[in-house]
Amino acid sequence: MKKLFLLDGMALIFRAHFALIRNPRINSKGVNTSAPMGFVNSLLEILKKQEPTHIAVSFDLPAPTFRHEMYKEYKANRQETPEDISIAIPIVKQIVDAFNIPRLELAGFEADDVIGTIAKKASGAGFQTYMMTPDKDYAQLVDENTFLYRPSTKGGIEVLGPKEVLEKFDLDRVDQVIDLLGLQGDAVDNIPGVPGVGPKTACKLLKEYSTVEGIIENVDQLKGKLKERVSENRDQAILSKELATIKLDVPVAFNEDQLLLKEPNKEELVKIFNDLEFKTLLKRVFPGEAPKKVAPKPGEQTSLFGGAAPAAKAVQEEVVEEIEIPIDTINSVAKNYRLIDSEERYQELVEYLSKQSEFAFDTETTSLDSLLAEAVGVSFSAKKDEAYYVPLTLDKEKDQKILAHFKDLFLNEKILKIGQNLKYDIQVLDNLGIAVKGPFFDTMLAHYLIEPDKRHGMDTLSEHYLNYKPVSIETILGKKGKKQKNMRDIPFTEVYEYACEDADVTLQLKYALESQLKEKDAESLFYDLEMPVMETLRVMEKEGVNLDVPSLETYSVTLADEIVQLEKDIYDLAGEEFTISSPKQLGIVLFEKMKLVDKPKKTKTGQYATGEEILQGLRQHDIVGKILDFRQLNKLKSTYVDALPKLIKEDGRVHTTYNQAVAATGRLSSTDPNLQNIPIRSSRGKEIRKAFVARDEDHVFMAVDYSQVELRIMAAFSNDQEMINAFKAKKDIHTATAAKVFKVAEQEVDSDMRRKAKTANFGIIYGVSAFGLSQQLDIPRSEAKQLIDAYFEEFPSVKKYMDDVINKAREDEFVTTLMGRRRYLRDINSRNFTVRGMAERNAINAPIQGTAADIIKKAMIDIQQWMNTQNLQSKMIMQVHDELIFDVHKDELELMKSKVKELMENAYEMKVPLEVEVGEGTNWLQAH
DNA sequence: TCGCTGTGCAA
DNA sequence: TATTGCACAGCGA
Repeated sequence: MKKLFLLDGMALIFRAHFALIRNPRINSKGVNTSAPMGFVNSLLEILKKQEPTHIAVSFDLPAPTFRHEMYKEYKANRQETPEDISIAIPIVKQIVDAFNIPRLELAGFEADDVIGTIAKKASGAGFQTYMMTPDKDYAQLVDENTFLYRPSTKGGIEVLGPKEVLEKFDLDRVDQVIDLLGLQGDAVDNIPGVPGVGPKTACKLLKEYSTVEGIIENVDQLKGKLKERVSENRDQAILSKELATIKLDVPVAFNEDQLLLKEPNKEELVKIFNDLEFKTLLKRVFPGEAPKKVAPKPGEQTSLFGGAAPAAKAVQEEVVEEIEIPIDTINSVAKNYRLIDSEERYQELVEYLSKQSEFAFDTETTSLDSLLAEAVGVSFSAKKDEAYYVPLTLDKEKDQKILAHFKDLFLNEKILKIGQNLKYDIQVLDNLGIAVKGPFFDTMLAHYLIEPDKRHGMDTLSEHYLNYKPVSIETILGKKGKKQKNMRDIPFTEVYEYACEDADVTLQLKYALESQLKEKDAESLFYDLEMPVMETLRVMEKEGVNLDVPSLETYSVTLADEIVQLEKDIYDLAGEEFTISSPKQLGIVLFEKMKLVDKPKKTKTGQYATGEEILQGLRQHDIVGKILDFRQLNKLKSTYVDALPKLIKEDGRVHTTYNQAVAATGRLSSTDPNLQNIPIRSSRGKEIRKAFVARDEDHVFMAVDYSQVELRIMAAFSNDQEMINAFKAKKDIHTATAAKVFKVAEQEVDSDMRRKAKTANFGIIYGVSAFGLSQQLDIPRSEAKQLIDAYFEEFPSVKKYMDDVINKAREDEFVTTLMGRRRYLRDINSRNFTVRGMAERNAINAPIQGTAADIIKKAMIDIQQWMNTQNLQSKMIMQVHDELIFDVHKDELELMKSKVKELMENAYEMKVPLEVEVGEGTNWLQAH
């Protein structure tokens, strides 16, 4: 006879803890071991007296379940889990693992759902199943092959079959247990039931009407208060019944072999029992095993879990085939997530990981800012469903000691390090003195190449590629806001499963994404461009840039004075005071009160449009000029002059963050602060550039920018000989263009012609229309059309290239850059004119903008590599799309100027030469 | 406090 | 009805 025991882990832990609450077991380290002790005792008793052939333990996961979705108050009155229990849970899990007993865990469901589902399947497969739990709700699951094995409060055991259940609850059928629970409710789970109806009344009603539904149908036959209560709470009764119903179709596979009772891992158990100081227990279970430290056996295993893992894997695969898994559920069975928190375990883990060709890792930290972040722990995974968490202490010295074990591992260039947003984790480890070395695989950046304009968050990727919704960070830290907890305040017992899961998921994502990279021919782009540039960016961010704060402070005062004066003038002219920077209020003042125009333009939300373009057309009114001035000054003051100094870190420098996975074209973006939109055009804006200065008197600012890189790329792509020749002859490209489209000699091109040609050149790159160009140049549409026609006539290859790109995009639904970066344009065949138009412009622009991005990334890698070999004091500190900025030591200036120029110009060879301009100065403005 | 809107800075 | 971004102030839920 096959005999299966299914244990409700969490319920047993709670019971064991509270059974000894007056007399808890505390070991010499001050740890309350009541729960682990009680659990182990129960387990041993079963193993000895009941002799099961199969066994498993199910645990609830912290994730909310479908019941919470049904009823948001579900378990809402639960007090916070006592800390002793939070600590006990991972310990008990370790014990279960050491016994080689599979753990059944499924996010979105509770242990009773998992146990119920397995029990029903086992019943059909000829098992005798015992569900061990103090929870009486399980009574609903009992049948001729399934029993409730219930440790009673008195210390004895109660075994309930169908007969016993009916007797105990005074019911006619077992399934009425659910109706009973639905009627009387459950204070513990905050299930309401019908107020005023207890077990007695419930039984009476069920005897008469069989089910909750039956009672509701016949509510008219009831009398007095009872009638009132039932009819008032009928919805609540139905809901309560639903909540009390244990789900029997959760997506877990029933795999007999996996549940087979196995020999425990004696070594591991001895170690754990020693840790917990279970001396008597140790003697009882392993007589002759003195309480001493046990050294791990070297070699042989490929996994820290020996043979247990393959079984788990088999189950996993079977799950996928057998059951359609809801996207919001986890299909995990018997995950092995372990705490690594002793000297021996560090060594054991390092030894194991050192033998792998790759591993995923993830750091848990106290801040989203990688330069300020302190690590609270590191998780690792080298195999699906297996992960390890190394908690740290936030004491830098101690943590460096702990991590010293892992240093060689992170430096080993034969092992691929996998992570999600690796730049961050590498920096966090760098803060602790560990300079992680490649090769790298960043799952976020891999997906960026696969689907550049989708989102690349780990949760999204997991749901899409693994059909699995990871536990959200909010589950641990709470919702964002003032009350959100910091990682530093969370005990590692609550973090480690989340952390392990992240490493596990990241590893699994790598498996999914690497084949996608291959399929999309993006492997070289990934390994040779994005991964190396990631490291370059990290170093640039860490380096930061020096700001002249006193000059900004002085300027802030100047601006403030001017702003106050402008405010006064504006209020005078308007005849009232209002908030000038509120477009809504400003619109009302200008267009309702002052009636500056008859038919003011409105925005899509019905407000008056007061943007720069609109106001420029109304400059004849005195107030408008003042408002434009006010806007400019306010903008500069709030966005730059006052904001930049606030972002200075302890080292006196500002450190931007480059985001490598935001711009769909392949460009970088920059935040906190955005260093890619520092003003330069207006004279007031130039003052801000002046505040970006070299690090000290021994250094100078050097700015090197590609000249007309996007136009050169278009010339090369279209193979337009006229344009290529113009570039080869080092002509001013806009003047050359003007000469052609206006059909005059180059010497006769005036500034207006050049301006129009320049705008046309930019427009071409963006996929311009006659309308757009007419707007941009403020000329009639007809003239804009003529300009475009002339352009295409003079540069027929450009026209042909644009048509070809769009046609190719219609076939492929994607476009490609020089280095193989794709952008998908699934709207390119849309019947919607507007939507399709957008896709067509992207088809023109993305390869050009993206190729420029590819080229400068390549240049950055080459430059960084060269600078490393030269051991230079100079640093590359910023990138602004087509420009690189360096803090150059004066001794190295000539070398840097010539070599950087050379490396940038030769980053990639095209039919058109690349040219760069080099500038130097004490500040960024001068360097141009 | 969050998210949206309008605005404006850069390549 | 021109490409790609980020950040600000105001404002309402």
